[in-house]
Amino acid sequence: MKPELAARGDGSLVAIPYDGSFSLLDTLKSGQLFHWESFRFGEFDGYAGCIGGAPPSFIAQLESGAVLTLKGDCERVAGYFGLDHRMEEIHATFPSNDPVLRAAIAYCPGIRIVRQPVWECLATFITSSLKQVTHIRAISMTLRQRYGVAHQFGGRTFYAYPEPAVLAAAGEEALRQCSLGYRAKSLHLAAVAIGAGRIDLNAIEREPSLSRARESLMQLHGVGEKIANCALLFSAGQWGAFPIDVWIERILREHYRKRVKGPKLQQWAVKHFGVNAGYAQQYLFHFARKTL
DNA sequence: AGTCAGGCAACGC
DNA sequence: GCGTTGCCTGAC
Repeated sequence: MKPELAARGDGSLVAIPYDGSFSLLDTLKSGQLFHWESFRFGEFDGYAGCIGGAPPSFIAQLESGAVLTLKGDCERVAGYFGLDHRMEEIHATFPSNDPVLRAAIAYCPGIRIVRQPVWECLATFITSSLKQVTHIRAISMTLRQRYGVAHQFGGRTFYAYPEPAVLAAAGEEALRQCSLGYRAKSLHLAAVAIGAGRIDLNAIEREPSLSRARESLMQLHGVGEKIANCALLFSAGQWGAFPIDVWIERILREHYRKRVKGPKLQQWAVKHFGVNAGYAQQYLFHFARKTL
């Protein structure tokens, strides 16, 4: 038993059961998560990172497909990576006569919609505006290292995403020093509003109505349709949310002959792809990035 | 050197 | 309602 793992059970790994197809690598690369780091645990190569304020979690996937995690983390990790999703039921809600979506699923069948803590998801996507993945990752890591709670794990240090009150106290200028540019203002204002309880993320997470939840988030400066939809899809279980970025717009234009934009395009997508449109979006997004 | 990237808000019509 | 423009920053 490794001493640093003593806080969580006996430090041994267990397999998380799941249905259908799951690819840890595709899910980590899918643009939903930006802070997981390669990590070797005993004989297993996997990834480690913080989920909310909890001590770092470890996850690995064997060639057999089996997913391993620390015994005490099983439930948290399974929920986070969507391993409890019933994929057959989700796929059954997709349009049956859509060859593009079919091809996208065949291309990366193992992608899951993750379920992150709402604040770190929202905050990360606020900082993602007009940025590339590598830079989003760099910003996330800087914010974590400067303002997040540090945890020792396996001889390394991992950082939780900083709480709203901490970023609010840091101030806009300090956030700007994390390469945030004009996004510093948005992140700071969001941290202030949420820290002060003016925006209640717990209530938004529980809100059953997608449009009401989205309206609430869009009150925040710097949060438009796209970022609100990302936050709700990747952290609140709102699988009907359909974020439209340049890649999705591209694939809808080139493969579905849709030339409209904005809310019209979104309405069409939700009608076409159904109640789990956001899940379809994730397959299409990955497909578009690789093939367009 | 200039352009562009996984958006948004503010402004003009 | 629509379309246009500025915005921080780093990568190419």
